[in-house]
Amino acid sequence: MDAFYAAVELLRRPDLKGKPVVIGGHGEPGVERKGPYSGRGVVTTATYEARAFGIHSAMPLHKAYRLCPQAVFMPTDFAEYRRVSALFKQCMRRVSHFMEDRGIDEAYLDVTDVAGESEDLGRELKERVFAATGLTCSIGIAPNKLLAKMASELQKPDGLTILGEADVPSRIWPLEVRKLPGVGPVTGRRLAELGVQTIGELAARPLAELVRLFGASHGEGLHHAAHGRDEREVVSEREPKSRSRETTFSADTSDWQAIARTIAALSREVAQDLHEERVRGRTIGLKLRFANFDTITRDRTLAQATDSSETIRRTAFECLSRVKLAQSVRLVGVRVGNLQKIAT
DNA sequence: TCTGGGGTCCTTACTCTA
DNA sequence: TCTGTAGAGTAAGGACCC
Repeated sequence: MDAFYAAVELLRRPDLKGKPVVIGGHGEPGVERKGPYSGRGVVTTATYEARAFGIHSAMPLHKAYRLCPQAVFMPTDFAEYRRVSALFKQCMRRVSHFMEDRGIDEAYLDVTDVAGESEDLGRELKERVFAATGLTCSIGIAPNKLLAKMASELQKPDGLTILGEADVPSRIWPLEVRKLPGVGPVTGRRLAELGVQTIGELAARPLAELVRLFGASHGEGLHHAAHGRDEREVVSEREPKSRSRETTFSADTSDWQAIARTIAALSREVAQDLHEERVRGRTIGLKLRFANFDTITRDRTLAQATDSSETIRRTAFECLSRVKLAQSVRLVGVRVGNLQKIAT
């Protein structure tokens, strides 16, 4: 979906169309924020008009405000995004049941066995999504998931791009290596140090060299990806592995009571999520981020899976007791992993 | 000067057991 | 009894993605 959160907000505020709009942080759903942004949130989505000012996702909101004070700032409203997300995924499942959910605003569809020209399927799907949601999307059609995703990025917004293996040298190789899924800031920096700027330059490196530098798994992955090769299946059913809740304090705190209260509240929220999904977990984890952004985790695996907020809280406190609180705390999180379905 | 929240997967280290 | 080794499970951290 194109600039998904911002696009959803514009549906209920059509008067904002054409203006720079920045989504992020907490607040009353659907209500813009007046004045400078004082919270600790980051930008989740910005409209193309806001991006023209240099605003991009993951940027602190107050920095976005400095760059463009006249922008409209709206809080995130995940309940609403999830509702619209379900609508476009419904459209996709009508084309094929082999749909792999990849988060709130994208998904893969295996149309190998669907009759008809894929370009027609793509066009039809875009029309159906627009009819159901009023929103545009960008579709990539290719022989594997990696190329389909990259194809969908080639033309945005409202694009439809078909990419074959033969197009890789002309259309993929000139791109910056950071455009390759799986190459993040760290790998991107390391590749730059090796003089690799484009995907084509990465593809030209021998497999053995990449394996030596990045290890067998990552090295092979980079090599295959740079050549547009990807054997991963479209996975339509996936069991959750973990559930977590975390929160950043509005100001760093050393107040043990405040930290304890927050851990208790997060434990209740996670337990609630587990109940709703009818799962229990055996591994309880605590996450702490300190004022200097150092982040640590402590885990504890129980003999039996649990969904009890009391057990989760008690185990999280046990994890907390193993940490020396030498500086003030910025964030706490509670996680339950090792999930298993409750037998019915 | 700052850096959210919810996930997955991978690597490495360590411990226990056979 | 000592030493080596392999595998499973656990723990911690890190990279990456939406």
